[in-house]
Amino acid sequence: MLVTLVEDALAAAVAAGEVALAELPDVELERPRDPAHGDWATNVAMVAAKAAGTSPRVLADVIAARIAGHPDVAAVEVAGPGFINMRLSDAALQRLVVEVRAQGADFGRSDLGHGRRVQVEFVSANPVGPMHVGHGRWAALGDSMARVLEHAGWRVQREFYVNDSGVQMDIFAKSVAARYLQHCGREVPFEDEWYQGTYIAEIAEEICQGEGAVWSDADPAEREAHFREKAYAQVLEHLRSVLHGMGVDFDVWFSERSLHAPGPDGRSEVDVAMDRLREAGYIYEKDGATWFASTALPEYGDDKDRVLRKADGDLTYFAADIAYHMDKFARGFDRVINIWGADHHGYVARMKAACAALGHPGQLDIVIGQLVTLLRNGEIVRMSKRTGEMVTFEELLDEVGPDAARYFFLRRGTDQPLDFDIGLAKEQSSENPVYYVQYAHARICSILRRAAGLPAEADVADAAAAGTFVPMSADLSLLTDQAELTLLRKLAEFPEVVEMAADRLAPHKLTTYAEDLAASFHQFYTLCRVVSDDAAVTGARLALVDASRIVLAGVLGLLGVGAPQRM
RNA sequence: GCGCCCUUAGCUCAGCGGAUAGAGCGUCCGGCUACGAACCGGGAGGUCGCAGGUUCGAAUCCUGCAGGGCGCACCA
Repeated sequence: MLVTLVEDALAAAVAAGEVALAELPDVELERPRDPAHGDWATNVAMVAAKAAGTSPRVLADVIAARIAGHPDVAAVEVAGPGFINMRLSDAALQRLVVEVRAQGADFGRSDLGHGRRVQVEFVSANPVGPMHVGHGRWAALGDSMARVLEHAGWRVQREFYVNDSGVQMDIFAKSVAARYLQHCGREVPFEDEWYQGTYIAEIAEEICQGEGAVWSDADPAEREAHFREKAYAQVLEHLRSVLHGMGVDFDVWFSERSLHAPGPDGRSEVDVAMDRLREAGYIYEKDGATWFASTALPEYGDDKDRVLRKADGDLTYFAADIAYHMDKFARGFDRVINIWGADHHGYVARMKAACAALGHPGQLDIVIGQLVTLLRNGEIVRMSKRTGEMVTFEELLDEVGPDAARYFFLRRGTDQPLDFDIGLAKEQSSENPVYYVQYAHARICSILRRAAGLPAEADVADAAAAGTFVPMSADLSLLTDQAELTLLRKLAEFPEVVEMAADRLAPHKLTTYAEDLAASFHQFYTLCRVVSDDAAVTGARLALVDASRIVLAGVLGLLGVGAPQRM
């Protein structure tokens, strides 16, 4: 609204002949870092001064003169090299309380996505063992990203790609079968390259308990096949339950095998995908292998062509991946987002090139998350699924809890490597920023409970939704204290923060905001007595407190972190 | 050797074209006879890795260099 206000002012000045401009520039507003510079500032005058044949300051004065006097604007001033600084009127800020409380959990929603469909694929850990700590980061990131995109008007699907075919499944099966035989008292060798983790033996033991030793004399191939499926199902269920335990649930668990399975016409999706690429002219044969001409799409930057079918006739993982992405787009998504660890960044170029070759240029976004280094008391914990020396994500969740884990993972940008010190996370759990934010929410609920005379175990959110306390009719013009206005300004930022987080696929913007908002609330609380003898002021402040509760719960919800009403 | 990412306070990190660069932790000094002190206020602490360039203006964009992480298979 302020944007159009500035645009109109400039247009009016041009129409009145005060400014000579053939073309009106785009007006952009920004929030000055220094609050002394107002709530909003625009640099149009500096941008357009040259074209207008005047100085930035003069142009700024002309525009400012036409903005002054608008009811939502309390002050306009020209500053520095030609910034136009605007301060919102108290009335404009106070209105926000009504808006937030009327919209409730919908406050901050936008239509950025226009209802388009987006798929977010993340975690996709191999179903041959427990997740490592990095998977926890992708889980938190992907789920929060999905929540943010939903809030920004996208229709989102969460997907987990299950790599349930290929060599690692064979090794997995052999490993479990061998442990099973050992458990049954047989002397069998255990190869170095098999999975060494103790969980393998645990799975074997569990199968033994369920089915006894009947498989110990079975045909080795049959035994392996049986154990592969049995153990695979168990691991997959385990992954699902650990993820569910941190509030991450997938809509689709997509099996890689389905890509290789022949369809009604006898052809698999991989076959079909390769046909599509061949028809489009991106496939050739060389040295007995089948290649994808990745370098024929130089705009994606892959430096060499890629083998899809090896000389020995086997398909590469990349071939399955292409079929997988073809399948995604066939399911009607306008946009597909993959979250990959930095150790896979070398695949980005070829995957994007392949999607373009399939006829979906620019519809694939790949978010590369830098890796998590796990430390224990300052010492690096090496993680290897093969040797089994690892701290699993599940163990981490048990130690620090889902809220702190999620918050910690989301607190920094995805292109920032993350050091996670288990000892520190445990020790500092009471000073973890997540508690700072949650405490603000609990404190709010406590105030509201007390003001409304609700029992300690009452659900404040439900009571507020039912409208049984904190009437909407408060006289908000009484909110004039600096701390109150600062808190109002912070509440007003929420929709912008959501949009930016969605636009940049950067949920960590929300943690920064959540801490700012909590700080503004705590300051307000310290300086302004909420429940007092003055009924009118009490009413206005309770309304502000309730609006703060809604927004705080909103950010925490987008982060997937709980908003406790008491701690 | 090539490619991607990173380098901001003692530590961990925000800021990603704007005006005096911020937060948390740590450190020093203060604040509960009222709604939750898991809180609040204040101090100390920075040539934004280095060098050029682009422009009204650069921590932010471009180039080069240095340091660190991760990749560079007819592996999965």
